[in-house]
Amino acid sequence: MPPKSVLTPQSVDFPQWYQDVLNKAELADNGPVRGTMVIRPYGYALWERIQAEVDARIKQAGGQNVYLPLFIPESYLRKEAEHVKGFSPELAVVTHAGGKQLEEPVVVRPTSETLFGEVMAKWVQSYRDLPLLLNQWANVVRWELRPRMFLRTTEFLWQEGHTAHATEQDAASYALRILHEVYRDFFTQVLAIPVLVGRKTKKERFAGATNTMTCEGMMRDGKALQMATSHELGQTFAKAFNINYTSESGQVQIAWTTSWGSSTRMVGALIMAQGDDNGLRVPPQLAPTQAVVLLVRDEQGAGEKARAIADALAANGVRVRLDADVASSFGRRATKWELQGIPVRIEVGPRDVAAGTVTVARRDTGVKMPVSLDGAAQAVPALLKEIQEAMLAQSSAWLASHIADAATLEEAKEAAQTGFARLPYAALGENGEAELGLQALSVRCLQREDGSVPASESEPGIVAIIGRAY
RNA sequence: CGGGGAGUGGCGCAGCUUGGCAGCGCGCCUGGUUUGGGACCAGGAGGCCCCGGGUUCAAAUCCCGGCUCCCCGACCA
Repeated sequence: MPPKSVLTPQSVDFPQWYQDVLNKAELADNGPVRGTMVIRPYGYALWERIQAEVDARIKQAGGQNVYLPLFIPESYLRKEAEHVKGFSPELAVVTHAGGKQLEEPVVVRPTSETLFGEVMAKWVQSYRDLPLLLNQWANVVRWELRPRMFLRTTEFLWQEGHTAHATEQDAASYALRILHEVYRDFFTQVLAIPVLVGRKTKKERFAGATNTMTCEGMMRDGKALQMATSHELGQTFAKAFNINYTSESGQVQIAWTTSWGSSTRMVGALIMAQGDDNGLRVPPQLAPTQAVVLLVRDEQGAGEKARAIADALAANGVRVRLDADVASSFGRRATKWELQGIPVRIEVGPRDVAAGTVTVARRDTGVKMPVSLDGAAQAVPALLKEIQEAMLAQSSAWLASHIADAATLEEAKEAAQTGFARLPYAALGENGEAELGLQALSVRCLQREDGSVPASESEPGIVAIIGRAY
């Protein structure tokens, strides 16, 4: 471990620690326009890995990718009253183009329900066209009053899924399936971040939805982060855009739609849920580089050995990188890879060569150990698997130790200062949510006793998860 | 939009009170010595001091106006 930290320790100033990581791990810079962000190569590499994993799961669930335009006629947004009401304050509107004022202003998409509504109405004619399962990877713009890099930026990258179904039941079960099989699975299996799945209260619901479901993760400062959402849109958009189909019996029916999304915010979640005082910790399943072979000094054939190990690792399917830049000092390079959270570091120097070993360092625990030179390439895949499991186990234990049961609103407020409080929903009371708001607390989601997603807000015996949120 | 802070080499800052050669640390470039946890020595490059106006022999510094960014509160993935 370094003698002194390069970063502000988390315990001293968590937001500053976050800023330090962004800079030192070379993830992102501020853009010239307030709230915008320049994603640097390493930050983008993380995003590309996230995209690949999420995209594969969407395809597995039957989704097909499309691309719809950035610009939306302003009139489209007005077609759904709740929707436009919810988004109006943060719209970027183009009023001038081509050197003159536009007849009808055009909004830069804040989300694409309306455009998908228009398109689906065209594409859906018969019950045979349903379900229609679409997704797009795109940028969207929401004029944020208070931006934070990766967590809340004016422009961000995301995927938004939009589907149309013949029945309410089919729409509901698909929205739930996405929540579980795409999002929760990705968060736990790849990011090694356990999440609470649940239903949003009416107050926290997406503008225009009949039901919003969420994956809530806990960051290392005890605050909640909504990491993905899945919405049932009922027939509100279908009615507004005439997404109709002819049923098997020949009657014209209105479709039921859903939408669901996850964004570059997930990079922020990775940083804040897995990072430590030495920087980022990237789980092996996600890591663009899973192992770095670090040549200490090119003496006694260490350079050749290092290359041979890197080649052998690549042949074993490990995403590996060789750092033979001996013009830079060892400490500088070791610190760099540690800041970037590369899961495994294999140090090869003359001392190792003489002993017939290499030094293998785990980023998650910081433990270093000698491994025989010949066995190193074989041992790494198993080690990566072990690290992945250890990281999930660690974050799960941490989450569990930061959730407390509360019987009253007062108890919940107390418990939510350091983590999440579980309060019987019935004990929240009429003005409970408003009261929580005064202390910057909110109901993150509603769950059943067993942690599953309730079918409705009025289901008996459900609990409210209360916490501070980003 | 309310409250607070700041704009000076790439980054972080000092200088401003009391006007007088534009500085420091880090980074960068060259050469050398180094290298097992952010190495050292020597040399070097790099500036519209946020913008506009004013005062003055002289403005980074004083005055007036504007812009931008950051932090804290109300809305949000």
